[in-house]
Amino acid sequence: MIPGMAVTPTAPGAATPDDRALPLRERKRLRTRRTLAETALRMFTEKGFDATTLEELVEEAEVSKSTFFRAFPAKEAVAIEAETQLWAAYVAALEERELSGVVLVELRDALTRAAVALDPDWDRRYVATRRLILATPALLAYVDHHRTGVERQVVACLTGKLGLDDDDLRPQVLAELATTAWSVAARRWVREEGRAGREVLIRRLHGAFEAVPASLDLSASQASPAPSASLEPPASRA
Amino acid sequence: MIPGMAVTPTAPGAATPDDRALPLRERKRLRTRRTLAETALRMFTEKGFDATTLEELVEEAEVSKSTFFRAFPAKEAVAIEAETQLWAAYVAALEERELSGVVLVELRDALTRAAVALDPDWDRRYVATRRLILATPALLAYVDHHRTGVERQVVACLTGKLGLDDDDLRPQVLAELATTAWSVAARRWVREEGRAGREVLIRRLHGAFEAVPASLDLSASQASPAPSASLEPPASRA
DNA sequence: TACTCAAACGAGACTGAGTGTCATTATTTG
DNA sequence: CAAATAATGACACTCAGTCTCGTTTGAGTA
Repeated sequence: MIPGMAVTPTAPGAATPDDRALPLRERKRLRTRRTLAETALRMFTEKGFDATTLEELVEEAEVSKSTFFRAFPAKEAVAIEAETQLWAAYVAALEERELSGVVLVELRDALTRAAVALDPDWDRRYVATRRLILATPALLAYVDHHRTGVERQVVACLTGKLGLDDDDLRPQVLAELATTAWSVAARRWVREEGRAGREVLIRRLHGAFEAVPASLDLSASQASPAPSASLEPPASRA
Repeated sequence: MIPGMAVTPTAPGAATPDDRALPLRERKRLRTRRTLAETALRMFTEKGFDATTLEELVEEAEVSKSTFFRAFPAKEAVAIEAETQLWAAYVAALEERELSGVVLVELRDALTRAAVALDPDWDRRYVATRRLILATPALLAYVDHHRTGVERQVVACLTGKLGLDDDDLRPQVLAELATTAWSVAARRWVREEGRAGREVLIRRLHGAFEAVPASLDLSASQASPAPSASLEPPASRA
């Protein structure tokens, strides 16, 4: 590939850099995986997730059903590759670093690092994926489960690194706050078609994280007026 | 049908009061539902969820597959009836009351009211259900999704009642904190076979809610020493 | 280059969940 | 008691996901 012509020449998924370093087998594996994910995203978007059978998909991608299930555990999984990549990077970013200071900030930064490290094409795929998910109950269920799985990993990581008790609810709460902050930030970003660049997404993410502490103090009387994280709680924390 | 020989005395699952007020059709519907849930919980516990086919289940419960799917949307659903009942009661308890004061407290109280209102047999079924869930990946995924659905309803309810913006992350955060508090409280309770009564469960629940605000301040240095969090106040508790 | 071993692949049979149709039966209502 | 209505059971069908097995293909070695 000539470094100058960065854009994909419209071939179904085969137009990726394919890290030359890896053994040939691995490269093929990855290419098959990418082709499947790309084909799936296109077909599901065009025809709908339910209306597209697995058989149609594997025929279009020119692999067998067996191969599909060696690459993905379920039909749903191939549709949410972009999600999967993000959260895998998040968990990896968290695990590879030592913890110091406020944990919620650590989570925010791990998520930030994960987001900036994703390949340039990720933006487009993520937006399309989110759209698809919102229109497809089966995918909604699948991402719910996937998200919970990520949170479990984060909890395990935190519990381990901090030497906490298994019944401690704090890592659980923090893990959920982090994913929720992402959800809220990403929702608006996706709504704007991701026209705004990834920096905007990350800025929104940080904004969401800052708004989290104020959530606890939401009460019925002063409800709508205070959407920003301005006021500090009366007697909340030690 | 001889009117004299009333309802099956010791038939599997028919031994419930059957609110006399309801129209006959509704009573039958409910009885079928209960029978299915009870039979399912027993068979799944004995043979395993995956190893029990739907056909075996409906044969044992003496209904057709059609009837099953009119009562439950999926095989998974019949296994988690106890969960479903709890969360339905929770949402109902929240919706039927006006909000005043700190929302997190409102959620805690709605959950408390829901828990105390459940039928006496619920304890046993819930414990068995949780055990089954933990041993069954498919059910784990299903409850994850179910829980998220409940949170969505809570968010919608709060957003509506408080007149909040759709992008406000606060109701989302609060909804998740509530379900998390329950999860943590219930986990230990279930581990002890629910030998302790429901009051204990509720006391644990309140303890978990109280520990939530401190979660935000968890940091790497003062990590393990200060678990004012999950461990409930030793012996003395109001 | 040839040869071997292991891993990935394709083909196809098979299981079981979930859906749709329709005739039959049970409950409600007038 | 009769007509309208709703639930039921039987059955055929689709399709995701699993399993088996024979074939291909890349990796390591002589």
